[in-house]
Amino acid sequence: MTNQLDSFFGAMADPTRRAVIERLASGPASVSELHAPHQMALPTFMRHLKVLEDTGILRSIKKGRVRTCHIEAAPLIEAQGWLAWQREIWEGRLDRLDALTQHISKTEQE
Amino acid sequence: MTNQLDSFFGAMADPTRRAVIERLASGPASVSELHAPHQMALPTFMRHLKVLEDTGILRSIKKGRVRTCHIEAAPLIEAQGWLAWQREIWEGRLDRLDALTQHISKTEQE
DNA sequence: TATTCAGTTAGCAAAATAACTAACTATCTT
DNA sequence: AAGATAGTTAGTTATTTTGCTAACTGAATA
Repeated sequence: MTNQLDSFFGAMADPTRRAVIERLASGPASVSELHAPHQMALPTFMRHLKVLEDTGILRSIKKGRVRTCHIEAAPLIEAQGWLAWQREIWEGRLDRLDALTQHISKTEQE
Repeated sequence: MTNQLDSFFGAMADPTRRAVIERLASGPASVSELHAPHQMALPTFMRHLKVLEDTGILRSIKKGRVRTCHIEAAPLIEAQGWLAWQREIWEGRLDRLDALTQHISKTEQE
């Protein structure tokens, strides 16, 4: 029951990690480049990268002493699909407000 | 810098809470109805509902002793928008693989 | 070869999360 | 009025997460 969505949404719940994704969306970057705009210590930052990498959102290759990171879009697409699906169901319910009203009045009569 | 996206993604990182959203997408329900399919103790479950309500994804009205819950779509739409935006930027990069290669060879020459 | 640079490992501490039980309130139903 | 129902509050515990510093490895440069 522990979906891939768990780790994806968990990864995206942190502003530092979202900032990394936003940066990587426009192209690959090294660990130092990614770290530069952030206040935190490098090991702390690396941990965020590890979280992203563990969920499969981020991939990296080390060449010499430089590790270059880039996005893997698949998990992002999956999550977007889940949200779109929920929204479709919800928006498909033209009678959703009526349903709410009916539900309440039904429980009243119980 | 702590966005509304933080709490939204955080809320969605838990399978119980996603299940609640999936259930509510097809119409409002009482706390007991929502709790029924889940193993956990009711107070534990209530806490999950509170997380959803605090992020604004879930709304509820209490009538008599019954609390009826329903979805508020706005945060869901916002998150979907963020993902779509990231994806657009990423997919807009037709040269993304080249960019990666270039980045690597550039750092090699340093 | 000595130094600097890029990243990594190890270990620690504070805070947030997620679960439980027990006991309680308010509202129906009989 | 007594009992059942729906939800709530309080308090405890274990685990995970997020941050730090110090010390280290390996690669490039002077």
